[in-house]
Amino acid sequence: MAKKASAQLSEYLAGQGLKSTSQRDKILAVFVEAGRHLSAEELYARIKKVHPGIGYATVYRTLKLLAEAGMAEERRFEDGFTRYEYKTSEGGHHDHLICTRCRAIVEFENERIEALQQDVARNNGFLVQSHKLEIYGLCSACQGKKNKPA
Amino acid sequence: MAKKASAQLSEYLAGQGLKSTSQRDKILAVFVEAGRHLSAEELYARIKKVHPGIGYATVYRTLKLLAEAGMAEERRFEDGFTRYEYKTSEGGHHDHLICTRCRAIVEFENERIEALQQDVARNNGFLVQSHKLEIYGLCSACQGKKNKPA
DNA sequence: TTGAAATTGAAATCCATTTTCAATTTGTTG
DNA sequence: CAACAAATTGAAAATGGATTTCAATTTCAA
Ligand SMILES: [Mn+2]
Ligand SMILES: [Mn+2]
Ligand SMILES: [Zn+2]
Ligand SMILES: [Zn+2]
Repeated sequence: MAKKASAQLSEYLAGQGLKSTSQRDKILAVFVEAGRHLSAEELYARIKKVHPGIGYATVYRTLKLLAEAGMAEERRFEDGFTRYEYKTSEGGHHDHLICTRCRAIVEFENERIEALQQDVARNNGFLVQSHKLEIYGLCSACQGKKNKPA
Repeated sequence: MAKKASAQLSEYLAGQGLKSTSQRDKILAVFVEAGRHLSAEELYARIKKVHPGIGYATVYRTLKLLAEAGMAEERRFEDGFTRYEYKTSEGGHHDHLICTRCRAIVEFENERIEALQQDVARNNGFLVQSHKLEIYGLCSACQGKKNKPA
């Protein structure tokens, strides 16, 4: 899978007249490995453990590049950080449930909601390009716990 | 209506041991008058035409204060600015359709979508606190027009 | 092998928003 | 009304995530 990802990136780069670099390969590998919804900051922390030479700016740049290449999706939740998630060719669209206490993120798909959104848009003369649905609340683990102490 | 708003603010301030000031009154009046979804920047521009003495920071501070008082709602769309909308006692919850070309914002309510969100949350053990649904696309006016030129 | 073009890391810069701080204003107390 | 502690203000400085600059390095087509 990481094999495939790096091949996909190389292909994109070649097609755009851009260059393959070891930094890009390494960042992509760590990113794919790390799991979803990472901020640049978080990814950088992981990167530098394995590849201390790689710079901060390069992590930012590569994440944007991956988004342009269609290999990552940019997400801005309400915590002030831009997060990225790796996008496989299959793994389709989904929305998010976010715990306001422990920050847990649960993904979901609901075709009925999607359909109703289309209806709403059509009724207002809009042509849908994208949408964002985030449900904030308390996950089951957090519902029982005391208030503030994270 | 603006009468009522300023009374509501005074009441909130008194209750919190905070002070009524002419700046707060004036900012509120312009805010209520101006319409929905204003950024601090936009509101400041309007304010200074009428009340040149009022400072930038005070506009920011007052907007946050109004949000705390429950008289304004903070919205973060995808344009990098925090926007505020005046919240009347009746005017209930709604979501937004946003034109990616002309930035027009249309409000809508859809109880079926709301209900389905509750279902999704329940199925995942979440207790809903709030949510955010934004549909991005082209408004009818913008669908016919050429690509980029805003 | 060569060299133009792309990329890199570090530091500087951007930019919306927040904070600092001294001066002013408010509202309460006597 | 006077006095004063506490809150507020405007201007400027600071913050913080993200982007840009720039000289040095690397890539890759010729
Ligand atoms: Mn996700
Ligand atoms: Mn609205
Ligand atoms: Zn939780
Ligand atoms: Zn439009």
